Amino acid sequence: MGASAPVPLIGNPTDRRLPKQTRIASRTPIILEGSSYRTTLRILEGCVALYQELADGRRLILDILGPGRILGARLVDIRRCKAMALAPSSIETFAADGEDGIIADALRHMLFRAQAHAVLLGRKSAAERVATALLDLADQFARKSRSPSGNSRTTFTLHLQRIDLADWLGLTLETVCRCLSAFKRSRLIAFDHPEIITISDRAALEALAAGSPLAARAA
Amino acid sequence: MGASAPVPLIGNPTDRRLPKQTRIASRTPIILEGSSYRTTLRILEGCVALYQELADGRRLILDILGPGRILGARLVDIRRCKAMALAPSSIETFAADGEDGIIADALRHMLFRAQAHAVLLGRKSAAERVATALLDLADQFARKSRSPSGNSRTTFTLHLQRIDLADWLGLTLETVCRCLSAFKRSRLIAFDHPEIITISDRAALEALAAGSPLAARAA
DNA sequence: CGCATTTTTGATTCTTATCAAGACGAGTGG
DNA sequence: CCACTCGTCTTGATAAGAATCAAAAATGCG
Repeated sequence: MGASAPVPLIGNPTDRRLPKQTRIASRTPIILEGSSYRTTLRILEGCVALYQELADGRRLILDILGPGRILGARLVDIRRCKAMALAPSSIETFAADGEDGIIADALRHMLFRAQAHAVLLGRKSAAERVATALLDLADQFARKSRSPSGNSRTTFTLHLQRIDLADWLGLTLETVCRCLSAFKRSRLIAFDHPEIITISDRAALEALAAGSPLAARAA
Repeated sequence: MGASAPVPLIGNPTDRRLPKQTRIASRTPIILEGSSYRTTLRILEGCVALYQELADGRRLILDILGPGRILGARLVDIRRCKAMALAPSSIETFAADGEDGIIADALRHMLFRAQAHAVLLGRKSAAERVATALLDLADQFARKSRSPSGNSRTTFTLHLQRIDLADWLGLTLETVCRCLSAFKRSRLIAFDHPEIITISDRAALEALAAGSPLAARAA
């Protein structure tokens, strides 16, 4: 998973009118800053993190975007925000001219997610944050395969590394690790490989995410 | 500062086409939930908090809105958000029909603020959060009166109580108190009355808000 | 003037961060 | 093919920052 070469330029001055597809490697930064006002980008496959950094390097991931989500100068503060692919991704660039409705909807969606995330950051415990994150990622990235027994287990690829989860959730990677391990011990989730997560007890995870007390039973 | 009587209804079914002004007392909730999609509300005077609550009562104030800011179903998630006046306020209700541009700009402004606030909540220390908040509130609410000495001191009414600041910044009211007291001891700010704040050393406060180390010198 | 609310300060606890070390897995070169 | 290395993940020990608990001081209101 080595960070790959340079940076694919999005929305260069010579805007093309037709949609243009690009593939980007994992861990590649996506340049938003130079892009024109109209240039917009749609994620077709993969996973992209939108983030901001403080002067001293502290980082907060504002949102994790999966397929279907869009990004661009009309949607984020490109002076302050950066973006990076967290998985091999495929994106489409287009000039959002007449699409005010689409932009407005995406803007609203982004805002609602940002507000929910603010509640998470400001008022939820570490365990609640991690539980919430897992459910959100399952929604965005799970291929919903139910096991033969009819028992609904959701499995998904966690494109985020522990440090990414930490930077998204306002925690440290160690705390994220401990929460995931605790969930695993409590059989809320399961994983052998650290990036393939199965949600085994969605109801309990949802209760936890919503702020229920949580009976911590050690293994 | 007693919480006042009932709740002024905004955007009742019988929408009027003409802008309508309302005065609301301090600490009065503003009902967003029932309002129609088009009904929008502009703050003319005063101060309004937009917030969300968790099931167990934990509260996070998402934004503090001063004069000029707008609010409504097209701008916030009215299923989850509540609003409350924090000062005697005057608001104008109108049907935002043709005003897509205004709505989009307000939406973008709201999103940019939400994202900056997420960074604050996720990655800043208590002191940094309080410093950032004071600067933001000064921008929104200060009547910029420079003292005769040419020394630029900004004074403003802190419409928020300590608990409101805490709920905005993801802290407790005691921590907010301690930060304010520390700033006062360090002569970054001054106040005799807890709601009238003077910024005495804006540069230092800005440095702190941006994340500089801060030499804590006790009194 | 007295009561209720809000603010301030102090003592203590708790959660999470920090520091440190080892485990695991993937890729590389001998 | 195996030893080695690098990056990530996990776990443990300790420290720090903020929360909680508690009580007193201001402040505002009736």
